[in-house]
Amino acid sequence: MDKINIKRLAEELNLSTSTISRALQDSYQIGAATKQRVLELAKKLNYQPNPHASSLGSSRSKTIAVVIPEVFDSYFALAINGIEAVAQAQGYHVLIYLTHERLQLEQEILHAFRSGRVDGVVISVSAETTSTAHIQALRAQGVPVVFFDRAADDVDTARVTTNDTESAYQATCHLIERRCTTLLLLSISRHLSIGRQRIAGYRQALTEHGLAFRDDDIVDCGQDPEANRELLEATLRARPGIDGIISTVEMLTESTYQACYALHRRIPQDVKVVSFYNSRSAAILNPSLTTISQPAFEMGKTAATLLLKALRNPKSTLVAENVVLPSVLTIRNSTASIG
Amino acid sequence: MDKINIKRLAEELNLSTSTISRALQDSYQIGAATKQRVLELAKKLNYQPNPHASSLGSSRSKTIAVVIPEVFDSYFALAINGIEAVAQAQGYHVLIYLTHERLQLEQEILHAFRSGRVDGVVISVSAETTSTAHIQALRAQGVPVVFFDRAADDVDTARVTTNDTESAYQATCHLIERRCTTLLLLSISRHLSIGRQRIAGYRQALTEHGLAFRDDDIVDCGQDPEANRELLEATLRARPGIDGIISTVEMLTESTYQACYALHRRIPQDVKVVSFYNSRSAAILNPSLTTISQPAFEMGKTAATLLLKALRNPKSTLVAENVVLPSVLTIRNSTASIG
DNA sequence: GTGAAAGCGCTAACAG
DNA sequence: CTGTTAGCGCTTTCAC
Repeated sequence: MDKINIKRLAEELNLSTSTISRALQDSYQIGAATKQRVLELAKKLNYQPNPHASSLGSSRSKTIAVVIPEVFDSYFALAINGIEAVAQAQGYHVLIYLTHERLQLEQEILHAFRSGRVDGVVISVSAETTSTAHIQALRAQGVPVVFFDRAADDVDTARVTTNDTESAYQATCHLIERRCTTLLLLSISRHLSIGRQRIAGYRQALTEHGLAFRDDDIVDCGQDPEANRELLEATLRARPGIDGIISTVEMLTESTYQACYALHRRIPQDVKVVSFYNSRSAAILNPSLTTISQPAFEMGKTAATLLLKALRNPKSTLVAENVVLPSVLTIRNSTASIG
Repeated sequence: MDKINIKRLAEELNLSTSTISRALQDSYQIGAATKQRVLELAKKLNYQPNPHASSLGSSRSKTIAVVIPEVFDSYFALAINGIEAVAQAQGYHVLIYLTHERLQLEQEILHAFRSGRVDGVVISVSAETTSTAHIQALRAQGVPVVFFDRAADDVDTARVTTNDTESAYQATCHLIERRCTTLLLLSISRHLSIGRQRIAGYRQALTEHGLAFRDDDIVDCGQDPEANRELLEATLRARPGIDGIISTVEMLTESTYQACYALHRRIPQDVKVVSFYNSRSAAILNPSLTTISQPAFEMGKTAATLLLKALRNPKSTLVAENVVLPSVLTIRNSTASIG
């Protein structure tokens, strides 16, 4: 029992390899009867086409890449599910790359994609990504790119985001309505579009309500939960007047709660907290957390769908198009009114 | 500026393509000077090797597959990080496949691997996986497989697990010490090795403490959080005597808490809860959760390391070998003594 | 409707 | 140390 390949099938059926190839691809040029025979034999012999050979021949890999900063956050975990779902349904394979929030790694990864390893890329850029030459270059090589969640403004391609400005605005308004007057915004990327938008929404809400926007109300957090907790503790200690916190990243929730616990700042009595948060655990936190939850799964699904559609029509340009899926503000106890 | 490939480099340098190929692979056969020239030109021309061609030629794809049930759980998210970290470091690529806990999908996915798409597989089997012919068959084709977390007993290959029996035993003992007498164990896979082990540990603890093991103290949960919550509510309502719950899956924690909330069963006063749980949010739950946390990242890392090592030595057999990394029981308020 | 044949770009004996 | 020469298995014009 030697290797069974297209040639073997051809011999067995007294057909040429090209006919087999076409039959397997369900080409219209092949007679139904022939197709039938080919498919049957293939099934019987347990034929598995060699993907590398077919990628080489066709210059299409049937593979897409997902480039994300991390998978700790439940946002990205959920998004992967969405992406994988549509890819699997359409016969595509999914390669995962983590940038660990580092621009250099992101550049290297995308640079390697110039080789044709993948047909397209779905990406959420790293917190460090300011320059976008690496993304532009990839697109220039004909590799379509779709952003999801964290997009780079200066790249004209499809992006799937949520209504970041508006959500941050709503969250801020909500806190203000609950009588907060000194609001901290926790950010991990001031320069990223998404970070700026959330800041913008926050700022707009403050302004509309006659509150001052202070630059040092924006806290620049990093990747390390411990360090972030310390930073927050220090900030809260230094500024006892703070009575509201908006966390723009799921990961910062734990540090925020821990900092409040440590300083005996009661949530929501002393400080109210709202966070961008996608895990189901929001409802069982202490206290239950008021969240802005993003449609993570849907966003992944949509991004992959856009990409695969572009891959189907070689001419489809995948131009600047922004699909905005709404996030949902769910009010829970972390922002409850006092009495 | 046409396509730059190995042939182009060869012409440019007046060398043969094989020399270029070897130089790029840093073969010992090539003179340092030549290597230098090749690498320089490659860099200058921005040469990117075609991975499909090289996979085809060498029958090695430099790609491994990660097959997991889902990515909702933070366990798998963390494990992916570990796997990706070592793969990236060693120049491997990572394909992700989700089985959605379905055996059939798992079979199809593994079946497709017979094509040589991947050099090896790291897998955590689905909850439905009873028969393992698909895994055996893949191994028979020479594709090494490493299990992590959820292994199939009857496949003789490397596996990376945690001390499931012992952890469940510890958790159960802990509850018994805190004066629980009627303990529920929430499971999602009674027949999976991992499920059985956790049950065994639970059972052993009960027995050693003179408590009866009742088969209907094992609650078989499914994938849907809502349904699980209802099931738990029904169970708790039907059996008011229950004073301890051991959840063997992170995902079940929320349902457990919600069920207790709904029935006004106070945790830990009325019911104590301990869960296998890997997210940092354990400490900020209401009440904070006593957890058994698995070294998820390390487990992923170890599994990938074993696999890649096997890929390096073609002869290395990757025999039945069980690397057991210990889980940690962290006691928090969900199992606090009353008074 | 089917076949012949020329690659796709790289690897890997085998020579020397 | 470098070159020659077959492929790897499939796709895809171009013929018939």
